[in-house]
Amino acid sequence: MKTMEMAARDHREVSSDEESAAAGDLRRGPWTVEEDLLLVNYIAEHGEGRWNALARCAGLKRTGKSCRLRWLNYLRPDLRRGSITAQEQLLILELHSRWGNRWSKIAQHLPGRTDNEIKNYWRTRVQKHARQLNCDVNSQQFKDLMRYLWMPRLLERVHSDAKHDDAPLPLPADDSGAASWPIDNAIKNLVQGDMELSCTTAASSSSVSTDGMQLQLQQLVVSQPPLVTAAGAESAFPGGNHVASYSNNNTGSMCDTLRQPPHAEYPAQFGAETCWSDESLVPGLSGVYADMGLPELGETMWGAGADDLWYTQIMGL
DNA sequence: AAAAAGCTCAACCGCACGTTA
DNA sequence: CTAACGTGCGGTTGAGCTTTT
Repeated sequence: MKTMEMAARDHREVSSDEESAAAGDLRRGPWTVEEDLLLVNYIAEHGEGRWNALARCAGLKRTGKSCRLRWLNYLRPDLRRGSITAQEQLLILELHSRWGNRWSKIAQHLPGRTDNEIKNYWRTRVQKHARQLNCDVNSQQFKDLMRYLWMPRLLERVHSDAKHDDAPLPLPADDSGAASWPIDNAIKNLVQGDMELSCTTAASSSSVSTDGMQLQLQQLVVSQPPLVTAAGAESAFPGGNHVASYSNNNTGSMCDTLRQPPHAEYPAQFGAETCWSDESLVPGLSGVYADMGLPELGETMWGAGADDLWYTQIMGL
């Protein structure tokens, strides 16, 4: 095994990316199957890291940077494929509200997802919606929109998926043979405030039932103090009173932080009546949206379809 | 059917930071 | 201390695909 010093010496023997690029002896653009094989085989034999030396030794006419990116974002065997699930969307929204554009940090809590993937998701889906709503994606208005309506709505989607035995993530067995869910544990860590614990570590902790997951997701949303007062949320988004009606069907506990009494006038489109009494509590958000005359959940939270119609209706666009 | 517009995502770029000689 | 270099991160681009007109 080479020492750090030897590794550093190796590094110095390799010309910089810029020099090589200037010399015109490096490939750029999409990777070929042959290049992928070279990279995968080399890493399987020698491990990853020291990317410039790796590129040279593997016979790849690529920069070390390019090799690293290709491996981390595409070739790594533990990558998850497919669209971002409701749970993952929920986590992304929550973590982004805490950390902003810290994509790599956010990605650490979504096993199998890359920072690039999450960044692309945010830019193409979330920012698109912000643009359509004519507000800045970093504005308080948009953050309130996410926290008070879109996140509870995603929660409902997660609930719906679980009901249909449609858990989109695999349930790898832990040492005890019980199924555990990395995302589930990541959420648990978040709820417990252990933000730095990696998902890899979390995945080996005790398993959590689907009901438990539901509770944790709900706690994830309600455990955070509101970013603004109820009045602020309502001014940002007049439907907040309806979201506040959400109850935890499994445990009977209420989402207290979302049940702030209204102290702002609601636009006429939502009527003068508000629903703050316990009698108005409904089992899930579908009922709430039904009360509002809104469409059922769309195929995806951010995809085209019912949800677009949903927020367009709400925003009076 | 064809052109235009919109969308997705792999890949690149530039910068900051850490390490080493 | 400083220059050189590798690594990692966030921002950006553009080719290819899909949808709309």
